[in-house]
Amino acid sequence: MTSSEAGDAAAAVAVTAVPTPVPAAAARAALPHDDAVEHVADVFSLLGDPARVRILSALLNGRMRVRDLAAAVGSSESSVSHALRLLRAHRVVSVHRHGREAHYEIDDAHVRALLQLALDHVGHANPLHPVGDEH
Amino acid sequence: MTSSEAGDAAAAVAVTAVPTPVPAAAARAALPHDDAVEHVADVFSLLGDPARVRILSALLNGRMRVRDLAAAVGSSESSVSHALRLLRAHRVVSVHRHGREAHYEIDDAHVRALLQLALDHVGHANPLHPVGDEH
DNA sequence: CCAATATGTGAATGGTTGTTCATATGAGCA
DNA sequence: TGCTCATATGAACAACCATTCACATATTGG
Repeated sequence: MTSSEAGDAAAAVAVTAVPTPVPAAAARAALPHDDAVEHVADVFSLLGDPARVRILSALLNGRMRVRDLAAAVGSSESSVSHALRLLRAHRVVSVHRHGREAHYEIDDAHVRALLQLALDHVGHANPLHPVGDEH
Repeated sequence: MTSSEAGDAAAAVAVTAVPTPVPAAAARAALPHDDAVEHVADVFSLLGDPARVRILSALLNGRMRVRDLAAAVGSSESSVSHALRLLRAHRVVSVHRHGREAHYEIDDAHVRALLQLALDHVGHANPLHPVGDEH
């Protein structure tokens, strides 16, 4: 029953269901607070780099050492270490030390959810327990 | 070296339930393809700017004119226009022309979902019909 | 047609960012 | 104790990016 487009032409300021542009004041009032905006953009920014997407995608399957992480994603160990430092500073990953090794894992459920949703959207072939391996 | 235990470790790649670091080869095989990674990072990158987050947050409530959008988010019209151009190039928003006005709206369900999920995570006060505290 | 309005765009710019190279720390091993 | 592996870090450099300013395009009203 959504075909009724007439009638509410006068009182259509409140709820938007018709092609009526939202006025500036209403949109401004509905905007998230600056803190929220800043934080959201910050998180998205962290996910906005292919190298970090690869690192976090690898970490979706479990904790990994820096060395293996670098080998898996095809970046230098230094580059990966820098990336992990950034992610750690933002509490996206956490590290557990075992001797001279450092095991990293994703420590932010929100980031994990966002990444998984995005990967789902593009139809990835990611998880470890999926269809039988090739060859 | 390192073949002392890494060799048979690959044979035990069945199910991960113990704090065993994921080996590099397994993680590499489970990585999304380069195209997917690039695209995902691209989308996140678009959402990684506070100005664009504000613009898209405003557009969550419905289509808007450039002018009102600028007023709502507190940026210059030129800046908003540049941002919309970028978002349009990536098919995130679409535009409908009405005379000299341009009505923009979100045209990417995936981006909308990602943004809404992120805003939910930070506890925004965004939607037009939100908290029932008022009435 | 002219003026005003609404939006689009190009160049310049100041700031940010990711990578590399070199080196440092620090734990295990012979 | 020295030596090597695993990771961390700092400086530097190039690439990218968002904003501003000035101007262009296009449409409506008088």
